[in-house]
Amino acid sequence: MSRARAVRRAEKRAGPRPLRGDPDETRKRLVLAAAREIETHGYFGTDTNRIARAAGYAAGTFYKHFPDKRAVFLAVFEEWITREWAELSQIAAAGKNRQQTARALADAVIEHHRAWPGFRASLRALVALDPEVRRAHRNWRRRQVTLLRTWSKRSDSSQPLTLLLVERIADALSDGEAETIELSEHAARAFVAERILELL
Amino acid sequence: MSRARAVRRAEKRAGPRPLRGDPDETRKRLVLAAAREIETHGYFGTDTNRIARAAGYAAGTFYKHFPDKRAVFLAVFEEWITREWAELSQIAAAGKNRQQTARALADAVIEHHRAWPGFRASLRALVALDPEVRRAHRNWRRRQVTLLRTWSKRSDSSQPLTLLLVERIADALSDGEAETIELSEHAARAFVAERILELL
Amino acid sequence: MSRARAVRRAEKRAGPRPLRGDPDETRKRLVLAAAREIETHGYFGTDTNRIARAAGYAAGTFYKHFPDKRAVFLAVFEEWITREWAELSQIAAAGKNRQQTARALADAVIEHHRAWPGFRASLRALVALDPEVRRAHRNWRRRQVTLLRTWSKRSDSSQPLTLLLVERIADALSDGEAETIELSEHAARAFVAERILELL
Amino acid sequence: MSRARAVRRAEKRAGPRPLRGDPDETRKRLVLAAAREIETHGYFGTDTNRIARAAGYAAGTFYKHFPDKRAVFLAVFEEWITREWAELSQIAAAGKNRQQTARALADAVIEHHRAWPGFRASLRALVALDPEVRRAHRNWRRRQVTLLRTWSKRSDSSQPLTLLLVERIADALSDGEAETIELSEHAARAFVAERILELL
DNA sequence: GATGAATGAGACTTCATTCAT
DNA sequence: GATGAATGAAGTCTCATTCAT
Repeated sequence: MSRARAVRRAEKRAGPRPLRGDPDETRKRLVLAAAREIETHGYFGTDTNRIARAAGYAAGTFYKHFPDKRAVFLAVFEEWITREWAELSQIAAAGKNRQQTARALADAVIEHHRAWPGFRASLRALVALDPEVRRAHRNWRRRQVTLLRTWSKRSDSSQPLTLLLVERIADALSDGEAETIELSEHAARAFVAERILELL
Repeated sequence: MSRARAVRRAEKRAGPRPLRGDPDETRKRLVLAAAREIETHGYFGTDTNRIARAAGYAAGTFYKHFPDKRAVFLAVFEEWITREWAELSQIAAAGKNRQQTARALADAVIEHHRAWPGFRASLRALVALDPEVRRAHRNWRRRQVTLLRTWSKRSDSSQPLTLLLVERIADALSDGEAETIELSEHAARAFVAERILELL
Repeated sequence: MSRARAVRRAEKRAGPRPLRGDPDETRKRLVLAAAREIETHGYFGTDTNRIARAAGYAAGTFYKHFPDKRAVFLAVFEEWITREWAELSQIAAAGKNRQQTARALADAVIEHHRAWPGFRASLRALVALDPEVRRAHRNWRRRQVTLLRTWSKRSDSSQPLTLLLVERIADALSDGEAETIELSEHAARAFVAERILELL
Repeated sequence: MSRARAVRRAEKRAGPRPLRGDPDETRKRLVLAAAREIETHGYFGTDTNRIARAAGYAAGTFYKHFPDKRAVFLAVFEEWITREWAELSQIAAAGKNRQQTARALADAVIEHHRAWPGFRASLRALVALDPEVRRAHRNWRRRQVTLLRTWSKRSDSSQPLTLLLVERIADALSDGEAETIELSEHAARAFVAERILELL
């Protein structure tokens, strides 16, 4: 059994030497490759072998860094949303007037979604389908609520509502749904900015 | 093992035989079974064999009535959304005052989503993942926009925006996301009713 | 995702028509093919695809009849041991004198093991490695003890001891270990027959 | 994740460093770790990386000392069986009366098996599955036969038979099979002692 | 002498779909 | 119209082993 396999393996011994290096670097490359693959082909449209290959590694390497396919997705999500909120926090802290800040935040959110429509679609799908992804997503929701509280003292329902609404509109703009229902870019942006303004 | 199988067969024979001969009846049973299966196990959690079996038919029968798995899903969607909008139209036409009508519409939408959280999750996933489902969904969006125009003359961005927002909140209420972000049932319903009121 | 796959599938539509028929027949063929594959290549030396192919079916057919690879193995075991004990019971009931019966039983056991050395080796391995297989094996042990009790009234430790010893010697004869330790065929058979004689 | 990894690393650094420089010492540690791992998780339940880690070394170190996984197993086997027979020889040479000696030998064999049921199970599996292990096992069988000849002049089939039978019963006691077939500890020990007595 | 990141073949399994009866 | 046994492509994941440092 292990016989035949060992023999076949030995025969193939030859080929280009492996990429070696810092595991953190490898992990980053895998996450990046996964983000690109998911963005282009969707979560269910790629497989872990392809992600590894796209990052320049062999299939098995993937599993040295992630327990399963879902785990890279979560890493991509983590990375994506962390970057988004870092940017938003920075804008919020920049000290422009409320009007300008709201507009800048709206633009940032929309751009961030627009750049990754494929990833966003997969995220929506997985939040609906996968309990683990849903859990991670909900955890971020809680963090977002907490963060929003640092922006203003308002503790009515505005903050959580805005969270959902702004994201919904940003997704609609980025995947063409807005266009379908004749919701203009302008009106959508105005709505988003207005909702955000209320929070500041 | 073949014994166990024989037993299972016998049990099935004991159950109510599906009507033979009326294709519409068969189709209806399949759609109903699919709706239940999808609601309980999700679109990717069932398979066409199981749907057929749940409806009381053999695997092959499914494909006499639907070209593929996606097709039943679309039929379930069609059924679900048709029922929803029939109900909404009825409420809108009932001639109560605007306030009451808005409240009734909000309640209806929310109940309709709440009764099918599993189906809604699958729908969101498939709209994100499957071009065909997305197309069907977009077609309904257009019809919804048209319908809304019959409710009021307003032709600003309110109508399409409301379409997205109301649905988003109804989904958040039905799948527990609202709770996660501490968005109260009351505030959510108020928001939905208010948005709808603007349309009337 | 299902897109690309569906397309690729459609392109291949062509080829020899499938074997159809009685599922019990199919199951039997699969068990037979599995027995042969395991005998020749060992349990870990084959895979379910190969077993299916060897039986004349496609890979997926295997899983219509067995939940996993272990399950065919258990079916083969069941079949093998049932046949063995049916034969032994028949000999025991044949009514020859004790001497002759013991000899015939010894011969039957030894032949039965000798015909399937590869299967026996896999069985020993799996009983050691796999809790499920061990469980099934132990259940048979209990049945064997019960059966032996119907042969004679003796209820000392002879019966269980003999069960183990006879099998051990039969295995040693069939896989060459007896030869290694210079245990002659003759002596081995004599020992087995003698132990069995005590039970009658 | 890279954080967790860093923590794990730090923990390891805190542990006792393996000696560097003495290859024999390293080898011994690896064999010992392998014995423990195999006993606990089975041969197929561990991997060489884990064995190395358990011994306090990196994955690659393993292959500086053993050509492959099977090789450590063989080393563990060698170690185990050498110790067993050293002990038996010592008892045999101790010069007690035959009765007492037989009893002591039986106890020693049974204890030796009982202490390593997991290893014994793996050994049985590998003797069945792996030609190389089978070869090594057979070599020991020959040595055992030779050794037994030094204990008594008898050169009939008793010696090789006893070798197989005693071991079989010891294994049945150690892995619970004896209990399953209602073979009492007492009867089993008596049988073993009696067979051994004949050899002295 | 030791490290440890990387390899890569392939086993196991699923399920949407077909078609002979 | 219904049956249901059969299909088969393809994705997920494992682990013994290597080799540049």
